[in-house]
Amino acid sequence: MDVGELLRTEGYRLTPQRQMVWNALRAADGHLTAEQIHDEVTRIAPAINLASVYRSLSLLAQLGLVKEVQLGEGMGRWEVNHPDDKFHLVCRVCGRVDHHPGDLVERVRAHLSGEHNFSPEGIDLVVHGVCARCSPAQVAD
Amino acid sequence: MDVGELLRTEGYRLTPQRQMVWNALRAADGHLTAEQIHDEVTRIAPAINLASVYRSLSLLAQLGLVKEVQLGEGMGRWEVNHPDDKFHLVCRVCGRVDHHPGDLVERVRAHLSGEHNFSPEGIDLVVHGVCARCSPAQVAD
DNA sequence: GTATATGCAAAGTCTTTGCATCGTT
DNA sequence: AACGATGCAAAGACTTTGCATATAC
Repeated sequence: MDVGELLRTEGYRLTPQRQMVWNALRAADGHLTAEQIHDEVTRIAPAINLASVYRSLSLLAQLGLVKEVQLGEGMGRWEVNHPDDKFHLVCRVCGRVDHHPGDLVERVRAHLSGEHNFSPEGIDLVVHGVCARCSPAQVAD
Repeated sequence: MDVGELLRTEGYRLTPQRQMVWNALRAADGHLTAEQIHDEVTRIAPAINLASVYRSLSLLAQLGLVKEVQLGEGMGRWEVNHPDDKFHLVCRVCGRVDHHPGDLVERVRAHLSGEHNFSPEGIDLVVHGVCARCSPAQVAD
């Protein structure tokens, strides 16, 4: 995927800021707050303004390249918009966020369009709980 | 459910403000922003402070009576915490939010605890799309 | 060269908090 | 009387916006 080309096709410009926000998100494989993206980018390049990070994220979202996920109270995170809907497992103990690759989201989609006359466009499934490595049964490993 | 009794059991007091926040949420059957709850309460009673609404909601949430759901960007809503997990259908067109009563959430839970060593504690499933009454196929009703 | 994007700072929105006062037990 | 809760206003966190300058094309 060439971001620059896509941007230009839509009449936008490829700036270093946009490139770096995009790169940071891809490198991290998701789950970053706007602030974390800003830190990550600034760690590499001289300086980039937080406002520009927000603007870049909005634009990339509008182009369908990234999306924001609400993992809970004050947990707005940004990630690369993978075509195959995954869902999120948020561990209450270690705070880790994992993508779950199953077909659950697909099944939800099928269930809804089939029976209920609701046309699903976006499905957000967030599960809070305790992950395997933080679960008591696993402590003795 | 007697809120007053539960509050007192836990060492808190039943104040008119708390009572009215609780009543407003029950009457609306959910999906209210803090501001909407405030408006609703103030419409009936002389005056209640927004800060008190937030404090009441936090307390009720702590007691497990209500919970906050993130329906998307800037859409934090409060609702009565029903024991049976429902999920939310948010219509992009009319903005209506419906509870979906199916067993999908239960199935997600079973799926996760069975196969994946992740102990789910809370499952938030939010579906954005177009509801039956806003769907093109239904316009000719 | 020109229109777009950035940086900076200010404003906006939503939520929380400190503190004096009020009300319940 | 004592402790907790409220109201008010100020502060906080996060995000957006106006405007002058810089830059991609």
